[in-house]
Amino acid sequence: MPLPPSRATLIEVATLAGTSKTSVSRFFGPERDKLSPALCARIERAAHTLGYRPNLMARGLKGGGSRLLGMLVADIRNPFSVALVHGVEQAARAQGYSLIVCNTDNDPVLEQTQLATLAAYQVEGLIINASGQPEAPLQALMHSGVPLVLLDREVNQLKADVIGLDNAQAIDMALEHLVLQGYRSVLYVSESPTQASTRQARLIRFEQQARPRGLTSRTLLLNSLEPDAVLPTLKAFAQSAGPAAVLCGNGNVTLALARGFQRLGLAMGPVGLMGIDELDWCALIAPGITTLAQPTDAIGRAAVTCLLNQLKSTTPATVLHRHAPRLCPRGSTQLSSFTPEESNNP
Amino acid sequence: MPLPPSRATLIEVATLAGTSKTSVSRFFGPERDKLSPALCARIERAAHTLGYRPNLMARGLKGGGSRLLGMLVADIRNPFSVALVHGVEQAARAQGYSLIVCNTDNDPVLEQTQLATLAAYQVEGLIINASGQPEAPLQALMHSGVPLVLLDREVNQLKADVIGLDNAQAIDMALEHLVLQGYRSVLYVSESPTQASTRQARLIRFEQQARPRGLTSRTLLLNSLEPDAVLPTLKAFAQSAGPAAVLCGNGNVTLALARGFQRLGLAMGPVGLMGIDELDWCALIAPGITTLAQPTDAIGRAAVTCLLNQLKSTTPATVLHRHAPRLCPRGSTQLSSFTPEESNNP
DNA sequence: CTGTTAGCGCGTTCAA
DNA sequence: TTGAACGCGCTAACAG
Repeated sequence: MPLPPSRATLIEVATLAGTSKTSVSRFFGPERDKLSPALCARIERAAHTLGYRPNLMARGLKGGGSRLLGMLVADIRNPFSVALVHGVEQAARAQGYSLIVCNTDNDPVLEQTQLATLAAYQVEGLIINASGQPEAPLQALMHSGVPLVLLDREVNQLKADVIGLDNAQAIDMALEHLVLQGYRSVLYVSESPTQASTRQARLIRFEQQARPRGLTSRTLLLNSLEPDAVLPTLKAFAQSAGPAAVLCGNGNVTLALARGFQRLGLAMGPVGLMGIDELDWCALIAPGITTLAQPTDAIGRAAVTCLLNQLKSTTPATVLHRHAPRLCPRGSTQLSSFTPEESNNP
Repeated sequence: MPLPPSRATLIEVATLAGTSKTSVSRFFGPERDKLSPALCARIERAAHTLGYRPNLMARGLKGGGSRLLGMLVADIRNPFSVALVHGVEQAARAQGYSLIVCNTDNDPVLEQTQLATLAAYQVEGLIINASGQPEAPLQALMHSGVPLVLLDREVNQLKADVIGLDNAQAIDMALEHLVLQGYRSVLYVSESPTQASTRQARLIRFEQQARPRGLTSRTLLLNSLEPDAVLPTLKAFAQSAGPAAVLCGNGNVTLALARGFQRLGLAMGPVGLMGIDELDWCALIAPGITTLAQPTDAIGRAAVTCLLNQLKSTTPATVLHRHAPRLCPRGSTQLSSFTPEESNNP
């Protein structure tokens, strides 16, 4: 009988150990050292044979806190989001917190519901990767004392910490790389930037920085990731004069454009292709797709650290809010059609 | 002030509405119709202005149930697992349940911890995608009355419902496809099947069915997905006589082998490549990789249905345990190097 | 060091 | 139809 879970209660353990609830409670709390070794041993044994584990719901009810963190994710099927969840979950567990993850499938309505659910479970803190602009509910939550951190995307008017990629730096790195590789004109492709602050930030930076670096720039905003949405512009762009490259605002866009290249029979490299977000298959396609990898684990960890700082509100140990990407150069941004020995990049 | 969450209590609402806790409780429970319209209106308004939402932790404490389902995932960074989570979460939400997801990173030790955590939060049911063989803890959980469903992978000796792919059918479909395409010898590549029942089931079926279908068969078991682990065998196999194809036991293996093909400069098609699990990029690589897609949403939905049946234990509405895959034929299993007009397959 | 008492926010008797 | 009283499992005062 290895681990008969939870269903035993504090009282049962207490009676079996011939003591009171309080001592048992102390045994499982931070005051274990205030108990005599003898008592400890008795409780230890009783709890073990009963397979007792504290009921965290009941604990949360009093003052102990639920030890629960809530996380809202805009699109759980996006590998980038999953990587964030993974990082957050690891960091939370390391601090003794559990995570309840709610997906919103990029639906602002569902987002409101999920937020309410999270609040109803008395989470001690919230990590928000917003779909829409749930400013009001979040404002209310903050006002009612729930610590809160924004992940990857900001929310209008909401004064809260935002943890994520340094978008300006990412665009700068991309442009610098493309210039260095000899490209003279760049098409920036992004999903509709109205909902997501990250997309806006990248787009704006691109528009600011492309010309100063001597690049001819052009922009394509996508409402759909269907191949057909990309084809006409891509086709025209590929025929433009001079060495030209496409820069993709995120992983989804990179996927859509890789499809576009395939449909049009375009060779990567002669027409450059580069994307923000690193994906499993980027090293696999033809000469390899150059990417900017986000440090997702670090971002997730930073979010948790930041949140817990707010909770303990002591040591304002500053955490890094803007994280630098890592360049993974591959064949898709090499103008010369000379195929390199090794196009992988770990 | 749109949604000041949760922090208001039943009592505050009651006093503001000039009534008692009980009535408010009823208003939010299934007995709302036993209240006079007048009272309903008053409570409605009071609750609204206070932004009251029932505290689900407290509710779970009594008899009401926590409305929480727990889910254990072996590897949250695997797109297949994520798809399952997505399906489960949708179905759970549709039934008014929330989901707390714990990742185990394929670590049996961490798995035990996470299981204990889930139990401690008084989840009403458990959906388990096992990493190891946590037979004892699960047995104990079942014994203590927690409904439980196994997802994708079985656990030794544990008598519980298992929901997932029909592995035998999947292997059969794959072999049939390969035979039809003219391949005469097949190499089956799998990760180490010791921990995961699914891998065993597929492997065994392959070994049983390959010869009867007139195929020369060979097997490669991987302890690592590094390219080097694949290369020697793959190289030798590619030089074997007659039309030969590689069959990959899951998405990770498909990725590893696609890398292997690339490293060796092997053309897909002339040497066949096929995999279980559909991934974003399978249609993108060279002539397209043929796959067997798992109906992840249906599987997730079935798991929740099955679990909820156990909870209500009324209507033993049977759910489908073994789900059929869907074949996505592409160029990687076409012997003739003739490139098809369209190698995509939705 | 240890036990007693009093709630946490809620659902559920049971009377009224 | 409504309300008062009790208890869920636990922690936090406050005594002994």
